Amino acid sequence: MNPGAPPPESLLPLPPAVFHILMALADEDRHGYAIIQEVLSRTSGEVRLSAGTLYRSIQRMLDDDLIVEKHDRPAPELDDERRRYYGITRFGQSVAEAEAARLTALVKLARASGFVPRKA
Amino acid sequence: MNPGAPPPESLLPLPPAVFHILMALADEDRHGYAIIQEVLSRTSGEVRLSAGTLYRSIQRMLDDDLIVEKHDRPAPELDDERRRYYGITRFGQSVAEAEAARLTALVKLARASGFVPRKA
DNA sequence: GAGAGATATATCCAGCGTGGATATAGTTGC
DNA sequence: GCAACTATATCCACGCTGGATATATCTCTC
Repeated sequence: MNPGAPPPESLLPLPPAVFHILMALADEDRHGYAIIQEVLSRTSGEVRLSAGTLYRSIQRMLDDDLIVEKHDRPAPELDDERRRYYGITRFGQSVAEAEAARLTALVKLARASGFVPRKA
Repeated sequence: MNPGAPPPESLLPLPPAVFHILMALADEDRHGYAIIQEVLSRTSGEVRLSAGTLYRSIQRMLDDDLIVEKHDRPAPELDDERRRYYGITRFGQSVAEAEAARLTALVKLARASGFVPRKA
C-alpha cells in the first residue's frame, strides 16, 4: 500500500464541511458548485455549504490527499469549461469511514445518555 | 411551559464540547473538573476536554439556560468548597435530544454513502 | 442580441470554538 | 514538608465558518 500515509484517525474529527463533501463525492465525481447542491439535496435543504467554506475546504482536502482533481471532461455539449471536477481518493474513503465510525460511537453515547427516544 | 424559550433546534449544531458536557450531566449533577473526568471515561479516553474549553462552555451554557448551578452540597466530609456543581435543565435536555437526532440523521447519511461497513 | 438571473470559482473579513499555556490556590498522600 | 492532584479561571493563537465581495461565463426569455 502506502507506508508513508498517515493513519486515517489522525485527521479526526473532520470539519463538518469536509465530511459532507466526502459524502457528496462518494458515488461520483463532481465539481464545486454541484457539491453545494448535492449536500443541500442530501440533507433536505438543512446543510448549506457557503462558497467560502467549500473552496477553502477543497484546497485543504487536495493538500491532504482526500480528493484529487479529475481531468476527464463530460461531452463538450454538456460541459462547462469553468468547472473543476473532484473525486474521492482511497485515503479519503478510509478517512470518511473512520469519521463515520467516530460519529456512530458518539450516537451510541447519546443513546446511553437517554437523549435518543426510541421511536413509536 | 415557557413560551419565551427559543426552539431547541435554533442552537444546533452544538459545539462538540457542549454536547459532551450535557451527556456527562445526563444522569447526575457534577462539578467542572468531574465533567472532564466523566467525558474522558465515557469516551474511553478519546475525548479530552481542556480546562479552557470546559469553563468557557459552562459560561455559555449557563447564559443559554442549558444548565444551572446547583447549591446542594455533599456532606461536609465529602465536599470540597472549591467545587461548583451544575445540572442539566429541561431546555438543556430537549436541546441535547435535538442534537442527538441531528447526529443520528448524519450517521444515516454516512451509511447511505457507504461509509459504514456492516460489521461481521 | 440584450438583459437578467443562475452558474462557477475564488478571496477576504469578522466571529466563534478549540487546545494549550498560565495563574492561583486548596487537598491529598507519602 | 513536599509533590502531585484537584479545581476554577483567563489568555493567546489557530482553525473552521458564514457572509460579503469580486470576476466571469452560461442560459433563458423577450
